[in-house]
Amino acid sequence: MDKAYSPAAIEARLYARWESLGAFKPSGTGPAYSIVIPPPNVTGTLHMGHAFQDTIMDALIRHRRMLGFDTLWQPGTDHAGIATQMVVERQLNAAGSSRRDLGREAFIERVWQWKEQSGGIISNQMRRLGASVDWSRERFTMDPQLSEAVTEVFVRLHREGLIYRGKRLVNWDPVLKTALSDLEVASEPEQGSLWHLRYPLADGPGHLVVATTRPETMLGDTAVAVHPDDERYRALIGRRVRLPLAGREIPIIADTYVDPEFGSGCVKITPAHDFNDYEVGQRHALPMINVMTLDARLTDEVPAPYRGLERETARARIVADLEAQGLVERIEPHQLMVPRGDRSHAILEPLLTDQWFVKIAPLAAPAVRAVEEGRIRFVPENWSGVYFEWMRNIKDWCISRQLWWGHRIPAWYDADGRVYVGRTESEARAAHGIGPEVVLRRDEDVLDTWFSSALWPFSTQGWPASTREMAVYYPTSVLVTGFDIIFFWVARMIMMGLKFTGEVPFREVYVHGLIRDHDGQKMSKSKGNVLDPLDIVDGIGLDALIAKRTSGLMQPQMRPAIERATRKQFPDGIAAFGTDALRMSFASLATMSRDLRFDMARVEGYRNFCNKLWNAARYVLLNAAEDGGDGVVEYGVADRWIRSRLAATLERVEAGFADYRLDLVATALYEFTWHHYCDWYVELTKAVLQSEDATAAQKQGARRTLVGVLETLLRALHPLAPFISEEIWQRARASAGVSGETIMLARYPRAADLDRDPEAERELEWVRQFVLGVRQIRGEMDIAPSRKIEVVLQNAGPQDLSYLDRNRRFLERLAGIETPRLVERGAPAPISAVALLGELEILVPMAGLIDPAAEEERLGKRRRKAEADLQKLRAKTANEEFVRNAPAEVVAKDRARILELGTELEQLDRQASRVRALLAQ
RNA sequence: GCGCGCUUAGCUCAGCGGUAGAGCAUCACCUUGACAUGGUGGGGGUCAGUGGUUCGAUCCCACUAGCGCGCACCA
Repeated sequence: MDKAYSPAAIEARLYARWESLGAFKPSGTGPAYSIVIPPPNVTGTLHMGHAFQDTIMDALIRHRRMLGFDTLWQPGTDHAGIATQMVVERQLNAAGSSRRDLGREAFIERVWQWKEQSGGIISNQMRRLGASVDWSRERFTMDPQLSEAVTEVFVRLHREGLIYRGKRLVNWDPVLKTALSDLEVASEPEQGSLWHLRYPLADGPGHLVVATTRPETMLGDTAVAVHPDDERYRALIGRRVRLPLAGREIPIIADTYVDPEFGSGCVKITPAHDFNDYEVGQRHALPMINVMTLDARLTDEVPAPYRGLERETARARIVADLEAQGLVERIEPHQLMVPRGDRSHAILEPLLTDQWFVKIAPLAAPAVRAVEEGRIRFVPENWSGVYFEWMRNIKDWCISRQLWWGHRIPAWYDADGRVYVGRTESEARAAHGIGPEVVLRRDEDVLDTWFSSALWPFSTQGWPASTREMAVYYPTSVLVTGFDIIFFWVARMIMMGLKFTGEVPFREVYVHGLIRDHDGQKMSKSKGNVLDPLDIVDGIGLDALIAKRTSGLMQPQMRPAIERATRKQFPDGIAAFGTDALRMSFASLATMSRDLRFDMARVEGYRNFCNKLWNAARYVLLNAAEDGGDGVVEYGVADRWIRSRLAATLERVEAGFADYRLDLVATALYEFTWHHYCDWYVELTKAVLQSEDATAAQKQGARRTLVGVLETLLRALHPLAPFISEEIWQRARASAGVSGETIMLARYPRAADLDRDPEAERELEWVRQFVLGVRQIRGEMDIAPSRKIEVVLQNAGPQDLSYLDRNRRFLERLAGIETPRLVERGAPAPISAVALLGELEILVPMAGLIDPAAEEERLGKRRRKAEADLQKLRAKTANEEFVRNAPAEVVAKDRARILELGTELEQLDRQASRVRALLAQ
């Protein structure tokens, strides 16, 4: 083995081997365990969030696979309607063309080309991460069979009256020229104005003042509303005002929607351009006048001077004209929430259009019950509250999009606009008895991308056919996802899954946090703080990193700031840390927090961990090579101890996996590997293996244990660190006496396979405390590590003597001491620095080694600590209520500790007085 | 406005009714035969604040403050 761990040399080779072995396919034995991947955009690239999520899923899948489950990790990609269409349109625009130039057919063809061209990128990136998905089952939301599922769902819902079409006020994106669902609206606070406008009374002198943030919609006003109890306006209710500029008369109505406190207490009502006004309009049967076109210009419904004006221009013109007529009372600054499209970022326009909707309440009710009844469990649990909150207030879902890329709605219209829904045109004709002489025109719209995503857990398994996959892998075991798409995706999958399969789509939802940068900022291209996961795996130079972060910026003026920040944070670029280090880092981030700060220092730490493991393995394999064969094997206390620690570690690992606490899994394995196995056990074996008086059987026991524990540890680590564990396992398996093609398919170790050994733990703890005590003296007294020191033991009890007898070899090696000399209790001993191990006093004679003043200080420090502890415990146990109410073992423990501390203080005082006597000379 | 998080060592985070932990950073010593991507030892915290419950609170409850997120918004 090479001296240093170098991930690049092993990773690609191992992944290719796993894939060619077919190790990612379900094994077909054991109970099923399945996860569907949240499908990334087919033309997208892997970002940190994907890498994090994939790491979690892969760890869960590898763990269950090794436990013998029939494991399926279902991969695939999403057509991502708006996002993908926008990318291709931008390409066309850059080339001086447009989608309209191309026409629908050619444009769609073009998108498919782009999908073929870039669709493999993210899959290959997933391979680099070691994702053990079954590639042979990769699916795409626009595959024929998945499209068939979409049509099937649409037709069935329509037949049941759960999909309907109608003219409704929807969120309209005038740039993309499509309707959006409520979820795709991101409102942001922006600085605007509140215009106070005078509307003259139609039937007499005087006027009303209405306050509005959108004067350009006034031409569509069909009423002015006041609160019914508002004394100021009570008398005016039922009268009329003359709408300025338009000249129409509109009524003054009363509606409790109006807040008398706000503005003037009079609200202009524009039912066709505001959601609240729409409802007021419904209540009062007001006419709706649409004054806005699909690209947000004024329609022919308005007076001639304003027709065709873009909304911003129209606003300026209308305000100017009103001002000219003295109808603007005042304009005040006003902060308002401006609705913008989450993709285009354009200001959305509430617009009356014909759209398709899913009637959601009948679907939501069972979906709420499924979570209430625990058939689906959210982890962490509090996300179910968010889910309930949304589901209780859910509104009908606008599913039609005026795009070209997506699943076209299976509806046809005749010349009179009558609509016929069917799986195909011929089915629609047959169902409605429409002969071939009638010309039908297919609906132009496509479905919201999330409509097909909602079917993903079962459409990927072959639905609507009843397949073996549906029977075995559905419902899936767990959905791993971020909280940002609970509404978009999770809720809709639950509704659709229950509706069409009668089953929940997944039994648990593990909602992980969001990966942020080191400063807690969301990673985004525009902030210039994105990291490419593969740059952490492969490394990247500073210049290349800056180039990556600053190319293709929407706001090029950000460039210098991004460059500066990047130079500061990564002065030397990013080192090649390897996939395993990245994955371990992600696992360690997988706490229950919702914000997860990504810190490169952590990756470096786990890279070092990999190196540590690698070198420990070198040591083990070097020694295992000297295996004495079939001789007698004797396992010593250290061997028993490390097995016992391993058992304890596996208990923590099991608990971590059960609770989706991969951070605890990572920590448990890290601690065991570094602090138990490497720091202590490996060092202890050196005392045996390099000893002349250790027996062959003892050496054999150490060798077997070294390699056996290593092999088990590798299997335990494999779900988090698949590559290094496989690489070492391949080299270690012969020495360990295990067989198998790959660690991937080896059995996952269980705590129950090993025994806890309390006796060995106690004894080795004594050894550790002994060594630590001596080391502390060495460290604080600056005694060279190479220098063997003399040690005198006083007050040794029978237990100490027997421990000492068995472990002398360890103490001499790890503490760097000569064979200890025993002194009777009370007998004279040399003036020494002292370490305490219960009653036992470990004395390091000072002569020529130790500065008495330093030792006095050290003793004083320890004394202060012991004294403080003692005071606290004395006060506690003096409290009668404590003694009466606390559990007996707690009281007993505290009392025992008081005795210990008393002894310790006596010992420290005795030592201190001797040292002081020495100093006084 | 309603709801939900978070606040623990310089930084990033675990923990949790019974003696405050890790990684990184820091200081000192060390090229010791797996590993300097390392070893050994040290320093560092009134667990945001106030009140309550309790024999006992970093932990449970209430309130306050700060930070963050989601939803809904008064035109």
